[in-house]
Amino acid sequence: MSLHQHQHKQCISKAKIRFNNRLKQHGKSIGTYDEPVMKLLLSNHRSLSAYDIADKVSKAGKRVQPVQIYRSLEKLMDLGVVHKISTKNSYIACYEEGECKTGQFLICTECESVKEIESSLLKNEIKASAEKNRF
Amino acid sequence: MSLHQHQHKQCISKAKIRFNNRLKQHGKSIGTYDEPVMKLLLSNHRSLSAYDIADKVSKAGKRVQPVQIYRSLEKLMDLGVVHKISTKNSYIACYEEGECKTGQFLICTECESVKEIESSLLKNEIKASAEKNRF
DNA sequence: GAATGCGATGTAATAACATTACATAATATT
DNA sequence: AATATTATGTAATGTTATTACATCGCATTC
Repeated sequence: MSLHQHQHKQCISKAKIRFNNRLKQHGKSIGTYDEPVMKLLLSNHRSLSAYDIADKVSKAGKRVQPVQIYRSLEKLMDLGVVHKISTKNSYIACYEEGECKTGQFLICTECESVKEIESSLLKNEIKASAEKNRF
Repeated sequence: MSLHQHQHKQCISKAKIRFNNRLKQHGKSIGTYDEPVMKLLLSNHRSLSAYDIADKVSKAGKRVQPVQIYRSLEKLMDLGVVHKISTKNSYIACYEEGECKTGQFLICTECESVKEIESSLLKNEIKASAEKNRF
């Protein structure tokens, strides 16, 4: 059992609603793998590599090629419902309501559980620093 | 000319001193590629991939294999004089005096110039968030 | 309704990044 | 000198991501 366990069903249902809303907002059609990928990522709070996803989304006998997963991930990231965790070359569902521009994560070193953190304080500090350094 | 130009020679000489100090502190011997790699990374404020480094460190006719570079980079990162920028799969010299635990960077979208930022505010906020979420 | 264009998907190949495995060489320790 | 330890050389492979191009489905236009 995860240390960080919680009412995950609520999490999922909210995120699904957001997913559908975003699709509408962006006027994008849903692709063959978008739902399976999204659903898989929503199944817990851990991040998965594109190849992991490819394996799990594949049905017996027919492997979904990684490029399909990357295409889907790219769309989902554009929609803001998935993030990439660069340090792990892996992808994770976003459960936040807002725009999630900063993208900071806490990653448990024991159970690999990931929690996204959204802090205006962080955001402001980064912005301030950027200005100070004229970036 | 970089927008973020500055007195780079001072930068380099300080960083080199730090590099040598750290070697002593950690009781590590200097390897064949450590100096060339460090020097290359210190030559500007941009990040380089391990393969870029391999190319540039290689002499005509004999290519240094990537694994050698990775070995050197690992040591340099242990010493705290180089950081990895995961979002770019690349590596950059550290010019900070302290321990650089957080590792935040500003990366210019135009000139690729990188500035490391060290903010106790950021650090504290992340720590607070970790505690709040019981990580 | 055939021709055209366009976006989504299928398939294969390859590029880019990183690690493992093991041999050999150099250095230190006894 | 023999042995252990650490660094380096070399090859192969593993992992992550992208490119290229063919094909399919569907909407638009003529």
